[in-house]
Amino acid sequence: MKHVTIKDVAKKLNLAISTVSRALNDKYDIRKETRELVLQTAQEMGYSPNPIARHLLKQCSNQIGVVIPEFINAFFPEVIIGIQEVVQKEGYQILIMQSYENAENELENIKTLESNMVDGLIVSLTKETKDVTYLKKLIDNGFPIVIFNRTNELLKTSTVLFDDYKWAFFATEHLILQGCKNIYHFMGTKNLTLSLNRKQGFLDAHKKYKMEVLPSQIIECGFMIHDGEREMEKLIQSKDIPDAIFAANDPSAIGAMKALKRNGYKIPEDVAIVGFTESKVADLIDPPLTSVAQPTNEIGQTAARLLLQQIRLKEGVFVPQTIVLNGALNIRSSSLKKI
Amino acid sequence: MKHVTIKDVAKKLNLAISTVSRALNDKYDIRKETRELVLQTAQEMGYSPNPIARHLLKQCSNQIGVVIPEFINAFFPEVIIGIQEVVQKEGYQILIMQSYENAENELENIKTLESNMVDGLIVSLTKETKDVTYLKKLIDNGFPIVIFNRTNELLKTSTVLFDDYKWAFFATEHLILQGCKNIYHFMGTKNLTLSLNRKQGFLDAHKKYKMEVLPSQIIECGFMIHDGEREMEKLIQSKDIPDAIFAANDPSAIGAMKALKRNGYKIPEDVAIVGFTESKVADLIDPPLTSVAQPTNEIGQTAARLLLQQIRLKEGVFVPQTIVLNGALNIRSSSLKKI
DNA sequence: TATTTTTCCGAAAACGTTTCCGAAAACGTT
DNA sequence: AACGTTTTCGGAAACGTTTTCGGAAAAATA
Repeated sequence: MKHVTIKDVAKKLNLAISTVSRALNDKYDIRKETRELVLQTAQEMGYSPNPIARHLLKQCSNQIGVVIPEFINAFFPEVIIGIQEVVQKEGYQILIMQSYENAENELENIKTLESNMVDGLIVSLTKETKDVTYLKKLIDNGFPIVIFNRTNELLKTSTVLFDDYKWAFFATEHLILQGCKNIYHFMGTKNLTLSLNRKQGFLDAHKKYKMEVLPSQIIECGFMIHDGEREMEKLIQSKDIPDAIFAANDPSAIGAMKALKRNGYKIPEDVAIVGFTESKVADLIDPPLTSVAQPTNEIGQTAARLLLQQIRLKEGVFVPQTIVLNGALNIRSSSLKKI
Repeated sequence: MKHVTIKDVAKKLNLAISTVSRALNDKYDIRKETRELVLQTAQEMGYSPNPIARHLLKQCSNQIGVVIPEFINAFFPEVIIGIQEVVQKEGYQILIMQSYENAENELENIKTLESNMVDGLIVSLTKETKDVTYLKKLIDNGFPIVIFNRTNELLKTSTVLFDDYKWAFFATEHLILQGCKNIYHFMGTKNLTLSLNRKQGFLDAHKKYKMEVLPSQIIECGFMIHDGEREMEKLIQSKDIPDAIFAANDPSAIGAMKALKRNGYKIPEDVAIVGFTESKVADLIDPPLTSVAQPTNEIGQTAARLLLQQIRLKEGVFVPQTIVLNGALNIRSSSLKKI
């Protein structure tokens, strides 16, 4: 199990360590024959370089850290696939840490990864994160960080976003055009920009059609199935039934559907439903869920590319970029009032 | 951004590096007052130890590698959550690599992680993996490795398994007791032990009820939605419609359901369906899918515990353990012929 | 032949730790 | 006072690389 080191190879060939290193790294200053010799014996002895030693010397780790709030909904795993596709090709590895939607864990994770000398971070904030001073400090110090989807206005760094406003607008408009008069919005937690944007889209769509929105139509909800289920159950108990729901994401929409079906309401006849952040499930459930599709894979790839770009330019001037990706509204039967 | 090192602290206090190190590590050989002093100034200067340097010296990285075939179905992410819950508490981090169900990638990933000095590996094999000599060599050399679910008989190391045979038997028996006479099995790829075990359960359940199984009743299928969809579509085209299907996992069952519904067949009236490896979706789709639930989180936790145990005992005698976890058959309407 | 240039290689430093070894000082015992 | 023991600290090696520097030998030039 003992690892063969460059030293072992050198000793075997009666060469200096530096010579072996040069041979392996294909540097100048080396005679062709010795290089061949070294390469061959290294191969035979099963030598493989020790990345840790190299990291120590180069002061970087060829690893990038990914900090995400959770791993349960399909969204983040899909983004990670995208990240990995880009990053792995370039010889980087990713360290993934979950924050479990908890701001303390998040801070802890970021610090751990930083002290582990990751070359950069890709982060999506917890729904509870309010204090971003540490992240801000890192960014101000020039540490490469890319944030996707869940961000905070204070963080001036490269960001990959989705046009939440636009697609929330379209989704709401779709419900209005279906003839819905009393649409409720299950919104995400308030301190995420995306929640505010989606709400604004909801509001502005109503404004376009001169429809008033009462405060009671907007319900702060979480992002999990049980959150949507809980809020819908509350509405049902208080006999306060809308004719449509625009949920901030698919799991909460699905939760609402579960509660409605359990209580004998028909979808979409009694209540039409539209979700957000298309998940694989949307197409499979009963009835199939109309939802805004986010390009999860592309989000990951873009974030990864931005990060690598930033890591590589090193001492140059860094200009934070914000890339807004496009989506689609997949209309299915959960929102089609008239067939 | 420059990291504060132990050297900086030493210089500031006019102490030797070794003294500072001792203070920080709370070793003997140090006077109380100097220790306090060092600790305080280190804190003030924002010192944090450099893990990379420590890894180089200690010849281990406090990281464990996780190699999984894919990330798309919910199963593996859920297992990873379990792994992380255990591992993170003990100060370890995980490096996750996907093999994309490709044996070459898998080997590459394992080598990368190994040369990266991970302290151990948690692996679930690709469905294509046939040659396990490299893994075997690692295991024989005493490198800590735990395998879960997808294994290979040649690998003598700690393993976390699910009793595939037993639950496939129960699942099939359930269909037989529903009165199904012509049950097809969408089995997983042949070189995975779990596929063979599930098939055997299927066969033995038939044997118990003195029912014959024709070779045509067993169809080799993949693990993804589109695999099940494709195979079912083939059956429909050739008018070869069973009265029930026992699929090797949920996604392939769901694929079969999609194809059946598209072609106007009723579930469970025309074809009853049972899946395997309960996913969140099972409860949400139409009709809700009867499925064998695997304790994904527990699988991950157990694997992690076994690995940490093996890592820690170091030079002691290592006895590979195989832990078989229990599951449950969640019966839902997709398999209930008579209501 | 003498001088310069080029080619090739070894020595050593560096990255940031930990730890072994030994030295100095403090202390206690005869 | 002489000696042994303990406490406290500094020096240096080690982990495995890469890279700079310098020097010897070979080759090219004068």
